[in-house]
Amino acid sequence: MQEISKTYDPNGVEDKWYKVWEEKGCFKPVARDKTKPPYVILMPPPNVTGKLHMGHALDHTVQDILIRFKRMQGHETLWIPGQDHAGIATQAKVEQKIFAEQGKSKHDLGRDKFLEEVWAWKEEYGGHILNQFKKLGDSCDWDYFTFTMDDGPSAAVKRFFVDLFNEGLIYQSDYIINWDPVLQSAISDAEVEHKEAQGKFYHIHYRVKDSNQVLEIATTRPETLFGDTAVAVNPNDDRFEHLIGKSAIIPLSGREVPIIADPHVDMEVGTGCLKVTPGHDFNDYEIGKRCELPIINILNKDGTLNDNAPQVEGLSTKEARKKTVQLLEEANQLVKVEDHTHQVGHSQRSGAVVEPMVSKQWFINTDEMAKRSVSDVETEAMKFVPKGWENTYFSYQKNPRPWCISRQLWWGHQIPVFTCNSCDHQFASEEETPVCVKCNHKEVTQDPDVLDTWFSSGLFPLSTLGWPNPEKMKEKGFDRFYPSNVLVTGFDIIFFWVARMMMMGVKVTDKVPFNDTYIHAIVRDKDGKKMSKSLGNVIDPLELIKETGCDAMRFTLAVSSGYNRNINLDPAKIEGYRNFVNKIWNAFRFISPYLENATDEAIDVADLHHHEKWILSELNDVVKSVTEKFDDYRFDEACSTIYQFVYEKYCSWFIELSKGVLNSNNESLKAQRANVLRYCFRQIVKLLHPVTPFITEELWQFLKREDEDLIVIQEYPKFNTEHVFNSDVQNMEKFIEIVTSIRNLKNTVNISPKEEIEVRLFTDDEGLAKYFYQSRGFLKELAKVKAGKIKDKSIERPAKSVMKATTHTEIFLPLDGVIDINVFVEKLKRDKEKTEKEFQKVDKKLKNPKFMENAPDDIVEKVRAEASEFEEKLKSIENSLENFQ
RNA sequence: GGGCGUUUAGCUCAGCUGGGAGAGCGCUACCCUUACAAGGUAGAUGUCGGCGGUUCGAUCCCGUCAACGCCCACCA
Repeated sequence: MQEISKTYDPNGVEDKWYKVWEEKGCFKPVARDKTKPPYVILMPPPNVTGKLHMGHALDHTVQDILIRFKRMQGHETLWIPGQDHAGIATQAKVEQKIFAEQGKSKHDLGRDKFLEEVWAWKEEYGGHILNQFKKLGDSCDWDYFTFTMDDGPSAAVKRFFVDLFNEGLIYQSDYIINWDPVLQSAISDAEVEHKEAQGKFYHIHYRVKDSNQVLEIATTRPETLFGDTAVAVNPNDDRFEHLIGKSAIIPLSGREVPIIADPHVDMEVGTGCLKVTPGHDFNDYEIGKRCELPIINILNKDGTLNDNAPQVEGLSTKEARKKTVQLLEEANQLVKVEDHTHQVGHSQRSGAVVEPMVSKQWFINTDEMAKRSVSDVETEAMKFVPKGWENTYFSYQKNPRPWCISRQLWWGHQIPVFTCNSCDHQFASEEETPVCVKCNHKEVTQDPDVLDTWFSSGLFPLSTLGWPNPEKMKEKGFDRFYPSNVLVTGFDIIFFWVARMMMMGVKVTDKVPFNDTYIHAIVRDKDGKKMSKSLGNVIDPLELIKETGCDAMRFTLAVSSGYNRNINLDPAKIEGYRNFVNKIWNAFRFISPYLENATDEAIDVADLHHHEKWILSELNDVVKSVTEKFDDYRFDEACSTIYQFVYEKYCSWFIELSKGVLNSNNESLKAQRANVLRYCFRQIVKLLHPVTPFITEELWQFLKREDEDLIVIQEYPKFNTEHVFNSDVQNMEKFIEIVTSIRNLKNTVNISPKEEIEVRLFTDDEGLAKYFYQSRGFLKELAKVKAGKIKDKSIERPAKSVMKATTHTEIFLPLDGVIDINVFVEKLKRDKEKTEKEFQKVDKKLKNPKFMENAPDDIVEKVRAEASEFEEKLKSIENSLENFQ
């Protein structure tokens, strides 16, 4: 056997195994256990502009754990990777590039040429993030890889659009939308971020026509007065009642507008008078609709003022605001200016201040789909984990608004709506160059706009499996793999993506697209701050992998993932788990020389040593628990269960206890011990594989039998009913307690741990006495004692000795050679005090008749047992103290 | 303004249906003991945010207050 290095070096190992797995087709859907249903996950497709960050690392670790776990359990598993064209983000990036390199705008190039550039860019850079995913160990089936602009998804987009268009659920309408003046496109409500801004409240005088009266109106956007088409007051406001029905004159423009009453107006806010600008304010638009007010658009597409605002035409809104205020002041119609903080909508994509604008756009009426998407969650056809997140989902889906799906961009799925050049008929078609369905005219013009990116990603669960092409669906196994089992993602796209997939998936198939949605935490820095370039606190997963290995990173992320919302990632923590990975490596280094002849995994339960029974029993519990925890998405508990077992049970006790056996001359005992060590280690490595795939595959090569293949496709450990040994576990717990107590005693009185001293055990439990007697050799070895004398409690106790009392047992170290008695006496006194307190606490319960009356029997019994234990312990301590008086 | 979440050891967090407070890291002491110093052994540390209630019994349930965080809605 080759030399094994002292520390585990992940470099080289990781890439090597990933390549082997991929080449051998380990990630392909294969059912090794035909009785089990397939297990499918759809990967949230990263943006084509994306770069791997810790969020991906977490998201993918979770998905890969589930996929590897289910694969090992024998399920036919499929993890589908994909990529999103990310309309706005990508277009912006390429626009910047072309401008930097060629000094040209997209308009200079024209639509076709520009799109060629985008495709070229996608080919060059689009794959970067996917290669980075391989570094994470993602065991997805790359043959299923789908890009949202591929032919498949494009066909899905067209089919869905045309069907809904023909049902009348997709319609074109003038409506007030959020306009991004930088991107010069509509954006959806959800793409608007509200940020607090320092603004001003401008109080302006509006004259009332044919009267000396003026109305004082407060606004934060005085430049919009050019778009005013009414002044509104509350119908119950006595102050202005007499003015309703009259006209007001807009300052600067001189236009006359009606003074109307509308309940939206809050009498308490501002002056109680509202200027109504239906073209550029969401609420005003609603008022405008109710009162049939005209709409005046005062903005150009780039956000500058148009000729409806002649005095400020061509200026940006910011400049126009300044100029308007100046003009009002000159006209003596500006009353006062106040400071005012308010929320201003910004475009999530460009950062520009969003301008509400009325514009002709395409919408989907989602009312019915949203209702169904709510009931599907209420009936748990789709379950959120943790459950609390369904509130976020409901908050959107219970108040659906029309989804604006058109974007004034070039990069994306062009809207499949055509207008006949001859008869003006408008129709939707899946064909690229349809003829007019009404008059058969060959020349038709396609709507130039493209669809919202989420339109195609919302269809991804369908399109990645071939829908709507029947042949492709068969080829990709649509019937077997739809719906998928779980969607793993962050909370930020519950509405953007989860809700859309739910609506679209159910609309097409009448089935939810996935059964669970596991919402994982957000990765932050160790102080809980968001990782950002400007704060300089970003941890780059690729660098982290290079420094500490992928397995350590994955373990850290997994052990931090349960039902929590945040993960505060501390480098010290990662280092700790790196050490754990190394610990496993070294455990193997120790056992490996003994394994050469331990080729057989069969273990005859009847012949087992009690230590072997103990470790097998503990391992069995771990297997059971870990399996359950993975199924519950409790990666934190699953991982720490394995961690505790490997560290505390297997390494600290079982390996330590085995050293003597392995160095002895008893060949049959040695062989059996090697078998058990090997068996357990094989189980450990399998248990860990979903979390730490690389090191486990590397170690597996030394552990596998000749007829066994890679660990990726080995069977996951299962609970073994033959490996339940409760009494051996209880005895071992006692043994550990005694050894620890002896070490503790030595430590307390400053006896070197190495120094072998005499020890006497007293117990009133016959079974324990027997067990200790059998274990005296191990006691000697692990506690470093000379002789272990075991006696009945009733007889002879050493007069002068240090003592520690545990349940049913007293341990004495005779005093000869002991250095510091006072320290020990102090400790005894502290023990006494503590034990007294504990005793009083339970004793009080027992003396409380109400407790005795109301508490369930098993609790009372437990408390009674505790009380007698404390009492016994107390007596021992007091006895011992007396010896020193 | 509406909603949600958090508050437990120095730090980061676990604690399932109420029944004697836990882990990791850090810290202290002693150890280079032949798998591992990325190690070993032992140890210390908590009015479980405040107040009130329900209960025989509350970290857990209810009410209330406080601090922090997030989301949504209002650009008058």
